[in-house]
Formats: sequence, structure tokens, C-alpha cells
Amino acid sequence: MREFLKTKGFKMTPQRELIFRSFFELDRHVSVDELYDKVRQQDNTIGYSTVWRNLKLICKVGLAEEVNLGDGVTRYDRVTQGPHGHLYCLQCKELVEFDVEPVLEFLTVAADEHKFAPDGIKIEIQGHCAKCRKANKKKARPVDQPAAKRLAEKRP
Amino acid sequence: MREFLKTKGFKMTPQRELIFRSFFELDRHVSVDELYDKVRQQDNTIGYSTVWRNLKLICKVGLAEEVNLGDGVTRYDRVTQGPHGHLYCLQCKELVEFDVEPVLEFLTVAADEHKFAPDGIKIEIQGHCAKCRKANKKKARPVDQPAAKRLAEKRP
DNA sequence: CTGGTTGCAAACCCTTTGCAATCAT
DNA sequence: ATGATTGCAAAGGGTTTGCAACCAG
Repeated sequence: MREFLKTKGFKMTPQRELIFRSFFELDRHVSVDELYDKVRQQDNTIGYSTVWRNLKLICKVGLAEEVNLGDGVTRYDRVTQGPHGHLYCLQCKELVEFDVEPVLEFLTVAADEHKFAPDGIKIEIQGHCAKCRKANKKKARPVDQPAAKRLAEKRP
Repeated sequence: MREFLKTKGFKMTPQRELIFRSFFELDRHVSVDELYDKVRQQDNTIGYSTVWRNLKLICKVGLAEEVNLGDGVTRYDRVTQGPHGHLYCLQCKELVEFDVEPVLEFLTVAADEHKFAPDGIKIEIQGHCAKCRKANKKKARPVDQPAAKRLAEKRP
């Protein structure tokens, strides 16, 4: 790792090592805050911006990428073997990956048809995970479905 | 339109009418700022938050939805007939839609396999549109490709 | 040494909200 | 009337940056 960074002109520091280590230990997608909290548990002198900058650095060297779910928080997603989509639970915010290999060609062709040179593809399915749905069933009577209701009504 | 809103308990005002009209005239995806600018040209007394709130309202009644490209700005996308993906040009920020019907079933099955109840699907292809690539070729020598270069180098 | 890195605080910037005045119905 | 809407100004909340002190190479 140290070598890898050196080839790109970056140095290794204790803080950086801790941040990198923490990030790669977690197999979840984390926000700056989350990683900051985790890192703080081991070294409560590290600054927020140090964590932020190192997360950016990890992205810059191609080991992670930003994920934006539209909830106002940027998360950092370790780059794994291949392309993948995200299943995002609107309730517990959990993010799980799934393989999208089978749709890649279709998307590539679609981009091509619009004379678009693709750099990256993002596929997200937002919804509710099994755990949350189970929890909901226990606690409440059948939930009303505002989204579906809205869609059913007529549009101008 | 006035009737449509009335059924939902909302009133029509001159400002609202102008904002709605401007939004639906534009067939692009706009940010609050962009719509604000456009609306201002016709009525320079309208406040920023009025535009913002009405954009939210348009979403609330199901006529548009928020799009988050990760550049820190929320855009508003008119809801059209069916599901569609977005081709997003990283350079000129243009957003064009494309049909994703053919991949819907695959994604539904994928969600199902993870016991996920999908509420919405987002598919984005980021890259460079034909126009920008053309412009780039004229202005510069073959552009270096940091992304490809990065990917080619070894990872730890 | 020398340039990258860190911590802190402050700047940024877009998104939201409180509130009194105003308007639609 | 009466509740929705508007405008302004200010608060929020996450993301970035300036800078002096501090290290790694």
C-alpha cells in the first residue's frame, strides 16, 4: 500500500494508515461521518478534514468511488472486482450490491445509440429490505402506500 | 391544472402559475437556480424559496421527481410516460433520457433475489456527449485518459 | 531540506425553515 | 374569514478550503 501510494506521489502517515485500514475493514459503504466516528475510536486526535481528504484520496487513486443516494450525504464505495448495482433501503439506509453484468451490453448499446461515450454506469434500486419490511409488519397495520396511490390518480 | 391542484388542497397563484408553466415548458432537467433565473426574467419579484417550494410541490403531486447526479445540485425531472435512464454528460451537464424497459425485468428479479421490495429504479450513464467530444477533438491533441490509465495500473 | 499532510476554524453553497404579510377561495 | 402562499432573511448541514505547524522521504 505504502509503495502503491509512493508511485503516485503520496506519502504514508499514521493517520492515513489508520483511515485506509478502517475503510477497507468495513465492507459497508460509509459516509465521512461514519468513518470519522470509527477512526476516532482508535485515535481521537484525527481531524474531520483528514478523514474527508483521505476518503477523497482513496477515490482519486481508484480504490473507491463516491455514491450519491440523494439523501444529502456522500458515501464511499470500495471499488470491487466488477460493475455492480445498488439496492438501497430507504428505511435503514443499508446498501447492498448486486451483479449487473447481464445488462451492461444493453446499456452500452443504448449509450452508443445516443452517441454517448460512457465513463461510468450507475444502477440503483431504492426500496425496502426484507428486514425492515418484516419489522414494519409486526409494528403496524398494513401500511398505506402514498406512492402507488398518487400514481393511480389522474394526471393533467 | 388549477383543478388538479384544488383536488389536492392547493391553491393557484400567479407565481405558482408562472413557475409551473416555466418548468413544463423547459424539457430539460433543471436545478432550482436555473428555474429561478428563468422565472425571474418574467417576474423579478419572485423569491428563491417560492421557486424551491413549488418545485417540491410539483414533485409531491407526482409530476416530477428529484434527480441527484452527485455534483451537489438537485435537479428536477419531469415525470414522463415510462421508466427511463439518464445519459449525463460530465462536461456540459446535459441530461438525456433513454428507454430502459428491456432491463426492468432483470432488475426486478435481482431485487427479488435479495428479498428487496423495489420502490424506484435509477439508471445513469455518465460520460461525454457527442457534442462535447467533437469540441474536444478540435481544441486539443488527443486527450489523455486518466480513468483508463488508472484502471490499467495495478491495484494493491 | 522540501513538498505532502494534518487540524482547526472558517468559508462555501445549496437546501430548508421561521415568520409576518398577503392572497385565494 | 381562514388557511395556503409568498418573500426575505437566517438557519441548517454537509462539503471544501486557507493556513500555520508538522512530518515523511
